[in-house]
Amino acid sequence: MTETTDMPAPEREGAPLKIGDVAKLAGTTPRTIRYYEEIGLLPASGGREPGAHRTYSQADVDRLIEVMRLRTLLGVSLDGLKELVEAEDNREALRREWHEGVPDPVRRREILESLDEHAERQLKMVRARRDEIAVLETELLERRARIGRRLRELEDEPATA
Amino acid sequence: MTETTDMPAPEREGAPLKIGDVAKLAGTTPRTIRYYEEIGLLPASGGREPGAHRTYSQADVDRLIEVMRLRTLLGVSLDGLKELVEAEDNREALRREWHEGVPDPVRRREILESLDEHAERQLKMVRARRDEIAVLETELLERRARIGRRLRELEDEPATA
DNA sequence: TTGCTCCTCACGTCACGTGAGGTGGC
DNA sequence: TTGCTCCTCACGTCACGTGAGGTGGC
Repeated sequence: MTETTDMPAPEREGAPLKIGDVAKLAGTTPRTIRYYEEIGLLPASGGREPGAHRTYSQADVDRLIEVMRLRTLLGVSLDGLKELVEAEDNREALRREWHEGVPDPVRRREILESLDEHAERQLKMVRARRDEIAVLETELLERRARIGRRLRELEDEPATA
Repeated sequence: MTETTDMPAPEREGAPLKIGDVAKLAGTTPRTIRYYEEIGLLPASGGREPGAHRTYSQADVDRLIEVMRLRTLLGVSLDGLKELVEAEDNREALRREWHEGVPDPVRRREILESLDEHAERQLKMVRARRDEIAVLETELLERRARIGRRLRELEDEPATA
């Protein structure tokens, strides 16, 4: 009864994923993934024969999830997302360069500062949203407080005048 | 130099607003307002001759702003918005009934409890969003903290080995 | 009278949804 | 071989944008 190794390939580590797997993991549809590829938001999985199946890695899934999360939480358009994706590409390139080991300390500092600016930009957008949400929450809480006071006033009224 | 009474009518209190005024006040376009009316999201300004101008009140503007805010901040579809709008209609009816003065204390309590439930439902949605945003913010803060540590490590390294 | 905004079609667009008809890998 | 998912058109839809051509109130 213990799960052995004969599970569908994509569930194992490192195996290439098909578009349906990616869609399920990212909570979207194959059509959306194809559309994102069509408009250049996602890279066309390289060197694909016409008609052949698209293949993806777990890293592709992570990127897609991240991009979709930014989209829904920050409410940006797909045009805006393209910029975010370019920034993410740039970020990954910097991270890769960093992990390959850069000897020059000047360059090391440059990489870190670029990464920091990227995080700061995203943080600003997130905080703007956070503040808008907070205002709405405060309004709703005040509304409930007023209603609560009214209810308590009712309690204190004589049952019938 | 003091502003007198000869300003455009809509700027004064209580004057009926035209669709362009409403659009400007709500930060949207006339087309959107017409579309919302078309699909029943906004009421057709009552008893309008075919071809005549639509007129709106400040209350209409407030409602539109509220609805659009919920839409963008909670990311609901227009179908979802219809439900929200119905709930808002219900809420306004209850508030009107309340302010007209209901003598029956049982009914008074019912009204307050309905209003409270309405606010609670909206609060739940708002908090779900708030939490998602908060997770994203935390991730970005941690990312910046890691980068900051790396930068400080760089400071402590010998300038050249 | 001149501008401006308004009106109603109606076609365009963005971000996908949804079959139609066919091929390809466990 | 049978299913299942995959593929590519291609048309449909939702939420508006954008003229086209015309009427109406300060």
